[in-house]
Amino acid sequence: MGGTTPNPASQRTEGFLFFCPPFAHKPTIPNGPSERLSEVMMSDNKQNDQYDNDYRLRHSVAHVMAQAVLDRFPEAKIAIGPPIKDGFYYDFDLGTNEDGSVRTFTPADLTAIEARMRQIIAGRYPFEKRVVSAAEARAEFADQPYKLELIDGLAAGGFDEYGEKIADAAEISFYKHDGFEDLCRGPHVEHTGKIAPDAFKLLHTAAAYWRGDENRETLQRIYGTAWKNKKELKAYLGRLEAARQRDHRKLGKELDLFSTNHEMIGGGLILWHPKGGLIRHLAEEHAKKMHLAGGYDFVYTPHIGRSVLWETSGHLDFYKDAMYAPIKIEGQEYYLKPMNCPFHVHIYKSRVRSYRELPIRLAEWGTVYRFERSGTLHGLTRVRGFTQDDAHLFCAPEQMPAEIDKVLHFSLDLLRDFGFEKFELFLSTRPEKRVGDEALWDAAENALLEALKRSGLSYNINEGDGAFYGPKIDIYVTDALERPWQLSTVQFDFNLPERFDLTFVGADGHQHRPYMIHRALMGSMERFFGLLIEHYGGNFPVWLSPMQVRVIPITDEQIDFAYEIEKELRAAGLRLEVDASDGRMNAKIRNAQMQKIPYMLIIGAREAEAQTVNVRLRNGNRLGTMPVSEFIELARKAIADHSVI
RNA sequence: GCCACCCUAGCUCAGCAGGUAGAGCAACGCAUUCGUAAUGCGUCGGUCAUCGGUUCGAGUCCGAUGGGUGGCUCCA
Repeated sequence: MGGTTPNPASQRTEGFLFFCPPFAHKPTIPNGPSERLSEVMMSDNKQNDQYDNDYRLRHSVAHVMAQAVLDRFPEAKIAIGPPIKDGFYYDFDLGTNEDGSVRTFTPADLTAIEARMRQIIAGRYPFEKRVVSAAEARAEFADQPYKLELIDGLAAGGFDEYGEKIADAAEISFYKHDGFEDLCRGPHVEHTGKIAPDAFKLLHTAAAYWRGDENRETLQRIYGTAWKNKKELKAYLGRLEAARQRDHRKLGKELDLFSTNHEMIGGGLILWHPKGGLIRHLAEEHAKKMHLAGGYDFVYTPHIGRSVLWETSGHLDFYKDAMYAPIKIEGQEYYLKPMNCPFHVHIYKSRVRSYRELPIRLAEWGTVYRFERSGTLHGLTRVRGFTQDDAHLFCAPEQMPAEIDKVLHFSLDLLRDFGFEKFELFLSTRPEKRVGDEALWDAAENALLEALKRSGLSYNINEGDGAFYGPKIDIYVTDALERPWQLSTVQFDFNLPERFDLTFVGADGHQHRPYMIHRALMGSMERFFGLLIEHYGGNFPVWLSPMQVRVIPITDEQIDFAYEIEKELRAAGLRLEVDASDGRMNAKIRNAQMQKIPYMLIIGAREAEAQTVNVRLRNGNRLGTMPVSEFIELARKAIADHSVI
């Protein structure tokens, strides 16, 4: 999966651009070929052969699949069928059944379609391109309404329906193989025989809206994956399985970390169990220490606020759909907070501010609630109630570059402390619709860009992808399975200081408007926890492991010694427990290992005699026998280093 | 919310063609005291998600509801 990057544009769909850290961004887990080919790949890596080959292959398989579908469902209307990361899909309108219900694919259909595809592949039919006029194209697809709509879009001048120019696609072309011809930009493989019959697989079906618009027709989508050869397909399916094995929902249950209860509590609301709670506590403790050292002040704000607050902030104008209905108290309406910023703004506003006290950095582990459609909820990563490591920076304009620098480094340092090494940064610049004058945008974009350059890390620029209230930098981390997760966001805000009329008194004695920056680094604690679980596969680094050591006496004879060790280790600050059950040693080891406890201290007669412990790691390695003091040193070092073992 | 699939003991799952519920693990009890991933035996535990329908009879078939899982703005 090298060279892939998430597409920050997908954030647009989240509906949380309004002063919002990207808590809700779904991890692009390779559990389906649903990830789009990133814009970076599309634009920058055109010469990349691997990319090009994958594109041709998957696009070609999509055509073959469409043909197979039409063979089985001659009445089907075909929509679009692009290659995507790791695979492809194709959307179809199968019409309705006799009873008027929407016709859909069954698992049996998929099997039959796959079989038919192999026949087509065996035919070694060449893919032939021809360029046609719009009129010809319309005649050709007279009974394909979706294609006609696409042709209309192309005929309008090579622009798509968003008014964006389609790259090198002024002409209308068809690609034909065997009896199937599709409106298509290409390119394709030379002939269907180039597709390895044992290296593709139809994975699942889904409903999708025509052009992603839920007001338009519902289409039936088939997702598939396709690779150069069987080996690569197997490797891909293996990656899917590996991802399933470390799914945070599975591990959350197995390790007793958290749960949800839709019936009694509600979807997207997380119950942190003691072990998960401890991990969160440790993570927060560490981050909070860093914040204090980094010049942040902690504040606490309420969960609800009067409607006038949200009217002033603009949330009720721009964000109401994601907010819970108001609570009426004494004739006043109060809203559950979807963000912390208006409260922090009011702390700033609570008295006159002088340039001498800037920058002011207000931080809060603020719990917010946002409405998410039920179908989009997912474990810890897509929830309705979550806690952000939120902060708002208020500074004088001339302080801004240094603040951006600082917050960027702060974020990277923090994330490195949690074991993340690979980052990708994205700068999103001014969109068409925006507030704030051009000078502000110039200064802010420039400050962000300069900070990115100084960071020495690679970054991408998404022109026009900023929020209407300011540009931003997003940081993605790459986890152990090379999957990108959007975590940190640093966002300029030209809007709230205006709306709340924020000021400070400058050295000149006059009132000035401060700059305001929103930032969340871990994003939401829930989502971050989900990432930690998956990144480590439950094998948390020692400093974060809820249980660090399990002492395993081989027989009852060693239990007293085990408790002596427990006392000593506890005094040294380690979290541990003695397994004094009457199971056999092998069973005790197995239990400890399944709980992913980093250290097992096996003590039998020999160890008790010599006052030593025999150290086994959760990965099966044995460190041998050592005095307790030596083990304590070893464990302390692992904790201080934040190492995994 | 939309589409598909799924919902059987705390967990993971059997239950293939409708005849009235099973296993392993966990928990609990008893025995066992054992050198690096499961000691043995026993006990407890389920109105088969809920409601309705078909049937002499429904975990099994049909429908509705609730919940879960995978997808749902990738542009020909």
